[in-house]
Amino acid sequence: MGRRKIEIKRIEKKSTRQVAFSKRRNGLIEKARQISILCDSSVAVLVVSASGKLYNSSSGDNMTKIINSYEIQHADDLQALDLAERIRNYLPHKELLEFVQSSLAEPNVDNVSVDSLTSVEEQLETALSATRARKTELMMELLKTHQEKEKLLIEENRVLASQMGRNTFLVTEEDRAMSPENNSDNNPPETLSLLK
Amino acid sequence: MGRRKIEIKRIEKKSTRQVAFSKRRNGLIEKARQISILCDSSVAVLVVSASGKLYNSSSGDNMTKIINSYEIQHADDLQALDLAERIRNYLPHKELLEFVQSSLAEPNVDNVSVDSLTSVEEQLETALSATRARKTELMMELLKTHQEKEKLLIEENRVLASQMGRNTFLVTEEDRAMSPENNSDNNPPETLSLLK
DNA sequence: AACTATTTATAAGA
DNA sequence: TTCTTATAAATAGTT
Repeated sequence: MGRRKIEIKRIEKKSTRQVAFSKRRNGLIEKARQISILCDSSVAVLVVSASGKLYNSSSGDNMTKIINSYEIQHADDLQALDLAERIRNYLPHKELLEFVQSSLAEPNVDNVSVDSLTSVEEQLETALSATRARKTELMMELLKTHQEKEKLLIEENRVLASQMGRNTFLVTEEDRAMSPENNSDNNPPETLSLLK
Repeated sequence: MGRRKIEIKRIEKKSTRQVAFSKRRNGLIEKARQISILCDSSVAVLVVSASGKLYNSSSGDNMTKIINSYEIQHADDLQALDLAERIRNYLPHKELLEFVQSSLAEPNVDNVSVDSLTSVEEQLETALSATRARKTELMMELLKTHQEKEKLLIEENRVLASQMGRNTFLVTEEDRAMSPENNSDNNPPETLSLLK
């Protein structure tokens, strides 16, 4: 829908690609808004640029709810990530499981209620596990992000400190004599030591 | 873009609305595919119909990764919103719990196995909750530590930067002329900007 | 950021 | 649903 037809393949020229990205991103989000209004539905659009910048929109309902819908429908995928092992590691109560099994093995137990309860119990466990696994995953990622931020900050500090050292070296003896007073009201050495 | 122009508001006639939903949903997903290829990016589209059915597509990367990008960028929101509530929203299995309760309430169910199963189920749940709670506690603590460290580092950076500014002010004009080159190999501005 | 020649999406109808 | 087609809307290339 432009001056000429284009093939659907990576646009090589960077400036052209960026313009197309911006135009089409807006177009996509507008289309999402329209369908959500016209058809009484909820739509989420997430776009991650090549450089990692995230653009998102949600219409009809908030992003969290829409993403939750997705995660609910895909709870099985979360389990697939070797849930069995996680449960094994996680459960400190192997005895409980054994007790469940022996209870179920009891010969005189033979009615629908027990069967359905068993199935419910399994489902409950699965649901709990999936939720737990997902939560852990999120928190781990959060931690990772914080750790990376920290690394950057520490490196940044190092750089600033070394630059300060270099600059101090260039000032006169009088200036150097004054510097302790300058430091007194915002003591970086103490802060640094806290970070060990 | 049809035989006539339509207003962007809920389509009242159900059949028309459904046809539009289907067509526009396909259109939206196709647009998402195109932008991801053309502009070398990742796009996720989630559509939830009024009746709760979910349609989704991801291009350029898998859904989980794209959703993770979103959740990482909104990590702070997640924390603030009391994780507990998120989990409550997430759990699609409230019905299961209800089913358990109604099953148990059934009058003609009256044998030891069911009772013991009930007790086991409760114990399982309790054990899971306790472990989960403890784990969450630990991770929250870890996060808090990281956040505090970060705060200190940021303050530290601020102090160092302002001191550098002051010291730079004391050096000669020639030194000042050199400083851009000094920065070039360890660019703090970029690092700082990452921290927003 | 605009403009506009074209292409593409789609509303209505079958 | 699916196809057809007239028309609206999106957008590629240009300024």
